[in-house]
This record gives sequence, C-alpha cells and structure tokens, in this order.
Amino acid sequence: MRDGSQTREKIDRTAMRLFVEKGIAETTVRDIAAAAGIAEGTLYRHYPSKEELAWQLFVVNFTAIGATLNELQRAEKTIHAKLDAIIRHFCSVFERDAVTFNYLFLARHRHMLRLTPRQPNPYLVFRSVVREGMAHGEIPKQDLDVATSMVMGLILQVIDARILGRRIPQDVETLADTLIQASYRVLNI
Amino acid sequence: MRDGSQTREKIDRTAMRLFVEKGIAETTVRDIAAAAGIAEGTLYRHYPSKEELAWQLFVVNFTAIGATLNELQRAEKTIHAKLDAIIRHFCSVFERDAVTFNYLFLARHRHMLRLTPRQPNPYLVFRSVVREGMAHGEIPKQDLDVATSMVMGLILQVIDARILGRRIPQDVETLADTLIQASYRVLNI
DNA sequence: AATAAGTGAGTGAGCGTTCACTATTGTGTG
DNA sequence: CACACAATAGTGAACGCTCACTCACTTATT
Repeated sequence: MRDGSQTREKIDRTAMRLFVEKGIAETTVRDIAAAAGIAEGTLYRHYPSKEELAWQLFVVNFTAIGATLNELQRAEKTIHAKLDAIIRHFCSVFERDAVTFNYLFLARHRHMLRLTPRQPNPYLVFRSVVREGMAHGEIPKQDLDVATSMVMGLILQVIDARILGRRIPQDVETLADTLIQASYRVLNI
Repeated sequence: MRDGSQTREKIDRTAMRLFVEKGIAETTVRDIAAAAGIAEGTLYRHYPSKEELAWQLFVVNFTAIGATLNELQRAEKTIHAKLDAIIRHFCSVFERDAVTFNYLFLARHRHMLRLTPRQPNPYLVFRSVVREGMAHGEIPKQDLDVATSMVMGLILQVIDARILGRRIPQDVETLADTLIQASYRVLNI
C-alpha cells in the first residue's frame, strides 16, 4: 500500500499557514488543496472534515507543547527555575515555529472548551507551577487563577504584539529574560 | 418618515451577541434577523453588508472606549493615578457590558489593522501613559511596547479567563485593585 | 491481486445579497 | 381638517454563487 504520511504533513503545514493568514472560516478546502498541490478529495483521505482538520491541528500541537512544558517544569526544583524554563521554552517555540504558535493562539477560543483536563495543557502547567509555589511558600498566597492568568497574559500579549507588527525587539533571549523577570514581579517573588 | 433607530439598535445588540456566541463567520444573516425579530432585508437598510456590520460594531465601540480612557487619563496627574483610572474603567466596562467587551476581544485580530492611528484606541492610551511615565522618570526606562503589552496582557488575560469560565473571583473591585497593583509591579514602580 | 492513496468533476445545501412590494410617518396644500 | 405626496423602514421569496463533501475511477505499493 502507498504511504500518505508526506501528503498528510503537507496538508497540515499548508492548512495551518492558511488558517493563520486568512482565518479558518475564510480558508476553503480548495485553497488548502491548491496550495498543498493535491486534489480536494485527497484531504478527505486524511481527515473526515475541515472542522476535524482544524481541531486536530489544535489539539495535537497544543497538547504537545503542554507535555513538553510539563517535563521541563518537573526537571527543575525551585519555582524560579521552573518558571524560567517554561517561559524560555514558550519563547523558543514561538521563534522556531511561529505559524503553529499563531494558530494555537487564534484557534484557542474555538477549541479550548473541547479539551479535557486530562490532556496536557500549557495553561494548566503554568497553573500547577504557581500552585506548587504557593504551597511551598515560595510565592505569596493569592488567587491561583488570577495569578496564573496574569503571568500567561503578560507573555502572550507581548508575543501577540509582535504578531500584529508592533515594534517589539527581535532579540528572543532578551525578551524571554524580560518576561521572566516581569513574571516574578507580578507573582511578588 | 419612519424612525429605524430602535431596529438598528436591536440589530446591533443581537448581532454582537451572536457573533460572540458562535463566531462571526458561523453567524448567518438569517440567524441575526430571526433572533432580532426582523426580516433579512431590513438588515440591509442599515448596513450594506454583514462584513460592514461587523466592522462598525468593532470600530464604534473600540474607539468609544479609547476616547473615554483618554479623557480619564488626562484628568489625572500622576502615572499611578492615570493607570488606576484606566484599569478601573476597563474592568467596569467589562462588568457593565460583557458582550461588547467580548466582541472587541474576539474581533480585534480581524479588524485591528484597519484602524488608523488617528482613531482613539485603548492600546495607544495605555502606551502614551507608559511613555509619559518614562519621560517623567516615574517609570524606569524600558522598552515601551513590551512594557505596554505586558500590562495590557495581564489585564486582558484575567478577563479572558473569566470569559472562558475559569474560577476567577467575582468581586470586580478586588479584581481591579489586584490588576492595578500587578501593573505597578510589572512596570517596576 | 489486494489495499490504500490520490483524483477532480459533480452535487446540493446554505449562504449573502437583491428587489419589487407594502407599511408607516412627517410635510406641504387647499 | 382632509388628503396627497414623498421619503424612508420593513418584508421575504428568489437568486446566483460558493462551499464542503462525495464517489467512481486511476495510480502506486506490497
């Protein structure tokens, strides 16, 4: 039998790029097929529907980042080191694969509610790090979800600003350091 | 002649609610007309297209908030007071009209680039407050857009978390105070 | 020969938009 | 006051088009 894995990857990368460029609803199956150099029917050999394609692109990449963040977090001992590691990874994912990051960012409202708490989830990783920090007394007691949201927000919004083309310095290292320091200050540690 | 202003308001409120509930592309003109209790053609007496309706809903509300924020900011003298005032207003807008806030939040990527710098813009108000603070030495020198984005991000993400149904405390006053204090810390003031 | 991948014209459901018509209300005329 | 009219609001069936999806067929691989 034939091996369709290359075609599938082509579909994935092309669809994600077009979804980011034009929006999911505004991207047609014809667009994807044409840009990927395949027939429309071929897409349906790999995904039962356009909606399922969009969902799979979200859940696979979202949980992959969540899983990696969780491993990174577990490898460190202090809250400072954990936060440092996961924020740095966050920035490097954005740099290495901006399209994926963009896609997860734009599709999250659409798909977030369909995620089960079992599936690895970047937000939940941040949340568990903050909770652990408060349990161990490294982070002053405060509302857990508010604190986590503030940290995630200051990171995401800076990345979003870059996506939207505001003048954000290009140096990722500096950016990560700035975000880490800001996170410490927000959490009051 | 007849007065269509009530109908127009009904269209605006209904469309915004449905856009937030289902997404803009997923909401049909038929949906809007049915929910608003009008005929489909009536919508086209008030807006030339569905896209223009979505744009108007964005730009009118977005610039209105921007203008209000700017007045509030100008009425205060210190950076602390300015930030306090605009963040507090931000929270109260969300409380008073969550649908509008939600809509601006979800539609911003779609419409942001079409805004001219002339039009009042919440982001630019925050930005000018931060810039002024740095010019007067009240805020330590740092990258302007990064700093502004971090402040906006920590605020927006907390509100977003509430929208997504996370367990964020209901008390708006406390929330605003927390966000204001966190903003001070992020900016290092 | 069996199995799965790839094809693309065809399909029909659903979409935004139109338009000929009706309803309502303010204004000028005698 | 009555009446005509102009102007705008409101209607909803109809239209043309686009879209996601299908399927009978071909191609490649084991």
